[in-house]
Amino acid sequence: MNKRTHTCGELTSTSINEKVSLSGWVNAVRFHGQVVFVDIRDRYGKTQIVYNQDSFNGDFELVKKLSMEDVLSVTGVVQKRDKNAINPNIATGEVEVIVSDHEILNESAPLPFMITDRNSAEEDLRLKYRFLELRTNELQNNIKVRHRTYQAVRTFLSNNDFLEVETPVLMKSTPEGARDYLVPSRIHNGKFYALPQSPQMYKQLLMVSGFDRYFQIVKCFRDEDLRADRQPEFTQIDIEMSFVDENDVMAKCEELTSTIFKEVKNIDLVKPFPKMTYADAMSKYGTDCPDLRYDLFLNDFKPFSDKSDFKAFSSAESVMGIIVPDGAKYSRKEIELLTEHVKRYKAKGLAWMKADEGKLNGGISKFFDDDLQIQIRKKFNINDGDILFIIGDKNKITQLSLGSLRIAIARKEGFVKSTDFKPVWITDFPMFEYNDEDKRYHSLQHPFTQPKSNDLKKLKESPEAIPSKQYDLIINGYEVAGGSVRIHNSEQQKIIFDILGIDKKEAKERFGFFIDALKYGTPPHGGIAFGFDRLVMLLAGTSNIRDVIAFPKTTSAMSLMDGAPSSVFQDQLKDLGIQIKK
RNA sequence: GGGAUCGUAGUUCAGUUGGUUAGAACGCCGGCCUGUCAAGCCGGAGGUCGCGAGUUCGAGUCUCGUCGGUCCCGCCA
Repeated sequence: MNKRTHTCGELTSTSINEKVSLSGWVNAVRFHGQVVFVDIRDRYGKTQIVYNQDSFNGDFELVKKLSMEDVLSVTGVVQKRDKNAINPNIATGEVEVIVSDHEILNESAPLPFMITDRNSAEEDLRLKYRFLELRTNELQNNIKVRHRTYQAVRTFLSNNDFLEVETPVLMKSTPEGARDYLVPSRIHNGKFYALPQSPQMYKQLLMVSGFDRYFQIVKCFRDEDLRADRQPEFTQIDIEMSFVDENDVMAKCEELTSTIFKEVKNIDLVKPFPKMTYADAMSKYGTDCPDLRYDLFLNDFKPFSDKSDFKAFSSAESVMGIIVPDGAKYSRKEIELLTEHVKRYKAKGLAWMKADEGKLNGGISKFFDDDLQIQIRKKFNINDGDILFIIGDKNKITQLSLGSLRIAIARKEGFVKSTDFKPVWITDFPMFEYNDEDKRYHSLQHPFTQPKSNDLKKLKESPEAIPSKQYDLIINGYEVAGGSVRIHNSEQQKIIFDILGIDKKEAKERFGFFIDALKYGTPPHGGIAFGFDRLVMLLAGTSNIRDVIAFPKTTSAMSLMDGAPSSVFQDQLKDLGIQIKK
């Protein structure tokens, strides 16, 4: 094999007449009898190489057998292309290499799909041959973006005195929160490790140990169902800081996020990032992950529906509406589709009225008299040609369904510019949320989050009313990071477990070592975790998390390439003391 | 756990109210061709219609089940 002198993206007219060697994959072959053009590709680019029967020293008959994705090593002389033969689409398009000698390092079997076109096969096939799909331009670029993001993160944090520390992957199961992936112990039959949902307790313990500023780019595991932006194993940028309050952490993370966007995409994010309370996000956007790229808001419609003759809304806990500019053009069928959309969120229906000639027409407009219509139009600044969508239900359903409708309409109307990035901090989350199913309170983030109030009595009496020191970073509607100031007092920590309905014995068994550690001089501390894959998704301009992970899993958590998960040998199970129930 | 949707040559797809031998393009194989860059022209091979039942004289087409992909709800401290 001739060692390459250049990569396939490197040669320009400055190398003319030089003898060079290139190695790479056959990206395309064009046969013309006595002359054969081959595009040879590696991760740096493509170069046209030319086999001419007169100047090629090898067996020309074998050249005719070249096919897609064969691996070649070629040696030849760089030649300037004729003016009319220049290819402006590739960086090396002004030159070509006239091959004198070559070696076929490896022939490729016929391909299951075309490397030049990622859309030439369905996703299941591409996942089975992921190693081939990773050769496509798009995925090569995404992996490079991911790499640059790692480097930007490590450089920034290291320059800011953060220490990178690894934490265990085999840890104790703490069944608060997501379902754990469990690993059976061979040495202790019947006992299990859990894979970390996040290194939460470890990083807090590192603060107790005095490391002051910690970070880790770390794999986390949650055995829950998947989504387009969710994988069962995913990567976090895990961060923790001592002697800080919420604003310190948020400020540092703004710097980090801005640095990443600048380094990776050369985009300047507007600083400081705006802040919004959880309550405002829910009432204005119907979600705690608002996409700020378009102005389409939820409005309180209850005062108007109460004055109308439309009885379906009179008993609704909340009635809200959104106004879509130029939405009056929507056909019955389009409205029907949007109705289907909101029904997924348990909304009973989607009421509407169209604005025309100073009035409101169609839908439920007949229940609103002229005077009321004028008030509505004035209050919400409705113009002719707009449509008003209204939902009345329990507050949570109204917000959730209209919040989702907002997104659906923005997509439909193309309100979103893909080059726009709008970060926002969401703050003042409630500490707890009551769960009707298991009749107890759940932490909105995790049970180590500090309440904003020190009023323990109030905390016990009305847990829902107390906000926490949690903060989430949302960019374009994606939750990119979430964190909080932690409890650093073991007594307060016990009270929180108590409110969560974890009894003392159970708390001691599950979290005893941790509560104990808080007694030995714990500095006030707080931190955050970035969803690294989602961040890279945004940077790479895709809405599919599989596009930024080298070897992802399907929505049923399988790896189609290697066939995981799979059965294991009886002996392996025996070692672990495990019997499979049929 | 639930809903929607998809599964037909190697690949992407078409396939009418259930009816003769399941088609096209790209790819693959063979041939021609000295300036292409989505090369072109000629010829050829290639099918368990995801799998399994059922209805029917007859199923790619209808029904049920099952496996797999995608998107969503629940879930994701």
